[in-house]
Amino acid sequence: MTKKFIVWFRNDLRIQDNPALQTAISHGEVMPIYIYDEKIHHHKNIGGASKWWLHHSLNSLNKSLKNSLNIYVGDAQKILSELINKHQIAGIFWNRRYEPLSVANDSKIKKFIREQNIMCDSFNGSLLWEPHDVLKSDNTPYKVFTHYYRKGCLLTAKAPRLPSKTPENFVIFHDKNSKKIEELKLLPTISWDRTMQKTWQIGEKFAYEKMQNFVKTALGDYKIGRDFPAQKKVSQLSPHLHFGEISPHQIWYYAKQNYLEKAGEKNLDSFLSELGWREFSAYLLFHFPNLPSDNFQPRYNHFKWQSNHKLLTAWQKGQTGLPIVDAGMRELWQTGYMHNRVRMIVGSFLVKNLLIDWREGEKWFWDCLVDADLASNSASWQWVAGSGADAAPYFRIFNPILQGEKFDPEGEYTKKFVPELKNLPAKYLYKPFEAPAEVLKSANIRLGVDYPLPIIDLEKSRNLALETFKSLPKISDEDLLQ
DNA sequence: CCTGGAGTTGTCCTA
DNA sequence: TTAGGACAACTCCAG
Repeated sequence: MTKKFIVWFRNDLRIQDNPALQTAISHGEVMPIYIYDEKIHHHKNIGGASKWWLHHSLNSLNKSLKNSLNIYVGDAQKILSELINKHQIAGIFWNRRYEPLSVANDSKIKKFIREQNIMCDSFNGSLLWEPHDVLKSDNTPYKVFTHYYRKGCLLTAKAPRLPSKTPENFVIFHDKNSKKIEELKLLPTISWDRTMQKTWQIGEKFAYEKMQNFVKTALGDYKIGRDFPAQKKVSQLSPHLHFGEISPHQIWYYAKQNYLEKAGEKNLDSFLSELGWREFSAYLLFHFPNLPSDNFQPRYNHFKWQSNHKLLTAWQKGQTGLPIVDAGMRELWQTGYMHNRVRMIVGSFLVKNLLIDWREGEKWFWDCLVDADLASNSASWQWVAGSGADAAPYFRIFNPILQGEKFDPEGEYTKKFVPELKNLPAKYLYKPFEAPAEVLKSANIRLGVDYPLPIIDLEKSRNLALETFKSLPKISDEDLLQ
């Protein structure tokens, strides 16, 4: 009788380039499982948009596994322990996670399993460089991206492993007592997901095709083009990467091998360094576990954030009266995604114009984004706020009018999500409040009725932010106490 | 231990 | 019209 080996799927919902699966196949019969545990998942419940994605991603994986993905709900250690006894499991394999609580939980489980003389091994499935492998010569972690990436990763560390071969046919064990994906109740009860449905094709196969298509049609103009939200020049691979429908290794080598060099190396390098930023975020969270909750730079603990519910709601719903901001927030709400350039604009607006705590932004994104990722989300919000590692300086405050004019000059992106402004000429698109009455009239816009007046005075709020940031103590009390 | 160069994505003012 | 400097100074990191 062949022995059974569990592959515990987590954020690696794919068959290709999956080291844990590959290992199980080489040992014997494969029992693929997914355990849904709301309590410990990613340190907090996953957001609504992520649940929606997870549902479809699990369905896709299940299909690749001949409808034999075994689903369980509850505490992982308890479930694994029951499965070991019930099905005479000879070994358990998984690909590693890097969030601090997941690391702790996984090592506890690994120890527990090995104590019963069951084989248990973990692998690297989701990072090009594992956080514990990249350190400065004094064995402490990097805090500046360029040094981390250029020196730590590219120069000093080993090159990322090559993607593994696609597994051949293998024997799968299905537990008839496992649950159905539907029983996880990940889909919304009211159907807010119609636009999302139209926007995304979920699963390993589509992720791979999207990557191929991106490299072919967009990578050659990535460095400049990625800043224009109306152009399809970003990869949009982030949700696929988060759930592990594709590995960064696959992307890294595919892009390098298939990039046509007519525009020089700069487009390729620019794209690869975005993968580098994903790595850097995971790295920071690994070494600084409080990143999601605490300011990376403690002097920001003295910042007096405004708690204004009305302003926060206007921002969340895309009703700020600043068209590029509203377009971004509505894109997020409708599609579960927002273009990177616009993420910076809305982030800067929340933190530096509304003076609202970056954690509020982090929370909202967490719930709305299909690519919500603990590391990337908290690292990026801290970056925008200026409180993070290697962050934007406090005086870098995006002007939503200029940003709109510069990066969406025709208004194609903005008008798609703010259709009430579709007849407004480009000259006033990003400042309808400055448009003459007759212009507004012929565009069919009554300000304050069809589209809101700005919820804040840009210049005044900018100056207030500059003063507030300037007044932060140079060295925090916490530092002095240490 | 000391030194010096450098640090994702901007805006505004001035000459 | 456009280009360059100020915005602040600090910390990080390599040599």
